[in-house]
Amino acid sequence: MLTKKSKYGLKAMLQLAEDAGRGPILVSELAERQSIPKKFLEAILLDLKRHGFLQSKKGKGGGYLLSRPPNAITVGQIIRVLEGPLALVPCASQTQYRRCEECADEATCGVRRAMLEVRDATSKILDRTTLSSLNARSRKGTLRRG
Amino acid sequence: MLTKKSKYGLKAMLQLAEDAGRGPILVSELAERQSIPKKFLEAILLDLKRHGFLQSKKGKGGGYLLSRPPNAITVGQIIRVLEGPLALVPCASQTQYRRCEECADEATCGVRRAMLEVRDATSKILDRTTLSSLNARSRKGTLRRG
DNA sequence: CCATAAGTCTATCGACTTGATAGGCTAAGT
DNA sequence: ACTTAGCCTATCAAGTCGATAGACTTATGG
Repeated sequence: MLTKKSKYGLKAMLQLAEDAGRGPILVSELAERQSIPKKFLEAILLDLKRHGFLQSKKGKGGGYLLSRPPNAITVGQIIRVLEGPLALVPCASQTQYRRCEECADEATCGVRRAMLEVRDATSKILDRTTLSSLNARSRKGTLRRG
Repeated sequence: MLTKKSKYGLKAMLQLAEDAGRGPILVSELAERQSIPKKFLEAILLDLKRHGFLQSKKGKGGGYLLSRPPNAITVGQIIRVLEGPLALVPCASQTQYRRCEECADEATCGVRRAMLEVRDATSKILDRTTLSSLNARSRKGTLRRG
């Protein structure tokens, strides 16, 4: 399961993608619109900023905005920052490989094999899904609202 | 990431599958062969027993054995017991659906859409991977050892 | 140049989970 | 009855999660 940190972060990023091009968005506005505790969201956005996904502006008229176009930011990238590797075991991670201490022989480890497959399938999806593609699909889903 | 509980449980189950048909296996033997703390493993096996995956025998000559053939037990089943739902968000779980409190409109939630895809891909793999299929593939991988 | 707006940093909090250990209880064989 | 080995309860330190509080810094604008 994802932590709330990742979920909140994703929601905020989707909102920022929606509002892209309209100048900085206030943390408090994001927090209110997405029902996220403001202080918690601050920390999350800072984290995303440090990893180069966001820019911020201080003072009046300040706030956050994406530092890249919404179609150049994937869900996989965001989750890796906020949650850690996508893989279910360290020895199956592409981005942060680590050996499992208790594993005698990695080459024949059945658990690892299965988890490599899962990791491939997961990243294939999440690294192809961008903020804009998600938002586009959400708008289609809104039909019943007119 | 999987917890050690799940990893230990999977390893023990794979070992039990390997030794299937040879009578009960001691917890202490499993623990030693797989480098798992014995007391911790006891709790895990007990859990798997309560969920119907294992049988146990007390007293001398006792131990654990699979209660179903190794090709009728999937990795997905084991992980769901020891780790919880495969889905990354509760609203994307097949087996334990729960609404996300902070989500205003599930039908248009972009996060949910992406996570539904991931869950489908994951369970497609893990629910088709049985203990025996994993063990079979591991044996092939042992070539370099003669 | 001072007041205010808004992001940034540090710290702390309780609750829960993780991983592990200890000790006694109970059932089953010989 | 004695021993073996699974079963149960309790406890533990360490870490994580989610959230909050307060002080600090930087920019705008009057």
